[in-house]
Formats: sequence, structure tokens, C-alpha cells
Amino acid sequence: MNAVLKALAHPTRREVLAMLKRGPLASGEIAEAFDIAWPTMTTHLNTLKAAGLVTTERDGTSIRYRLNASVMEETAAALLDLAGAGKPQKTGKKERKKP
Amino acid sequence: MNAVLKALAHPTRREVLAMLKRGPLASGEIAEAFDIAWPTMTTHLNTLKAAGLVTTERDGTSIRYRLNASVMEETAAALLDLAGAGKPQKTGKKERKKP
DNA sequence: CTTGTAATTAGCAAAAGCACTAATTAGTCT
DNA sequence: AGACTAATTAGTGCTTTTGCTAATTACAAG
Repeated sequence: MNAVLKALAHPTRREVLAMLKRGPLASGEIAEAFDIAWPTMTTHLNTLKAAGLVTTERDGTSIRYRLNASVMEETAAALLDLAGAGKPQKTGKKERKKP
Repeated sequence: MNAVLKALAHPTRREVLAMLKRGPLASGEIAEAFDIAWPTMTTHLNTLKAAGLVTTERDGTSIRYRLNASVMEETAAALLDLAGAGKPQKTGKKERKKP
């Protein structure tokens, strides 16, 4: 969760996520959309990936980055909990996965 | 929004917010609950205040810090939006498949 | 195998963030 | 007013983050 919030704490990375909302993109397509060097974007993408906010898959010559919405949804839920909002919190219990 | 996410990107500050969820506290009470020097906590509290996550009010000899839940709720909503969930954005697109 | 395209890793410098001690302000209470 | 308490500001060192250029890997195609 710390990694996720740290990843979200940079405007460029949030913009990348907003781009990926429309669909998966290749690293180069993302880098071209910004005014920064390609290796710098690789660093940002690595941060997002380490946080679990995006996943990657090879597609021929390029690598596609895909948004992982569930991680962000969980984080939003955690924030709502931190705000003391409506839902009664689960006292730290994580969602149970299918056994 | 950037300031809010940056403020949330530190464990100590999130713990402070969790404490304040139970009710407003004085700066000293907060600082004592952690293993850091008082001035360091003042810096963290200033960060939270600059982000709008807390408000302050004088109460006799001490200063009370109070959680501002609405800012965090708005941030959570923004994250959900970034995840593509909840309210539709201006595109109004909902889970559309690629043609 | 060699060339070309896509993307990452290495290595470095500038900027920002965090925590500390010492000094200072703000307000209360005799 | 003067002393005492609560909290913040100043100034400093250290670590992390960010962004760059140059070099390198990974894969596809001729």
C-alpha cells in the first residue's frame, strides 16, 4: 500500500494511468506522449509495475502496459476507511481469495 | 490533489490520520505516540495541513488537530475515477470492447 | 549472421524529503 | 510582569527520488 501511494504521488505517473484507462499501450507510445526521455519513462513504469498498478505482456516487438484497476480500487477503499467513511471497516482483514 | 497524495505517501502521516479518526488530538499527544522527535512531527503535521487533510484550532494551552474527512473522500473518489470505476468520465464509455 | 527497432539497465548530478538539535515564538497561569 | 508549558521555526546532514546520456539487452526480419 505504501508503494501504491508513493507511485501515485507523481503527476506523470497518474497521467500514465489515465492514459492506460482507455486501453493497454506500448512503452514507446506512452513515452512519446510526454516531454521526457524514454529511460525516464521506463523508471516511472517500473515504479507503477512494482506497485502492482500495471501489468506487462510482450506483444511481438513491443511490450504492452495494462492498467490493473483492482489495486487502485483497493487503495481507494483503504482511503475511505481512513476517512472513517460509511463502511464499517474489516479490522485489517484482507479479502479472502477463492480457496 | 498532488499535495494530498504526497502527504499520504508516508506511513507516519497515515498513522496520524488513523489516530485522528477517533477524534481530535493535540500536537504533543500525537508526537508522544511515535518514536520521533517533536519537531519532526510538526513537519509532518504541516504537510497534512497544507494538503488540507487536517485542520487546527487552539484549545487553551494546546493546539488541536482535527481530521478533515472530506478531502480524503474526494481523493478516494478521484482514485476510483482513475481506475475507471464508478462515475463515468466525459467519454461516458463503459467497458467497451475494442472493435 | 547482421541489421534494425523496442525497451531496459548503468552511472551520474540535481532536487526533494526526512529527521535531528538548538533557538524562538505563542499563550497560560500565578 | 515573570516563569512555565506547548508548539513551531532555523539550520544541518543524510537518504531517496528524479531525470539525463550512453551503453546494453531482446527480439524480428532479411
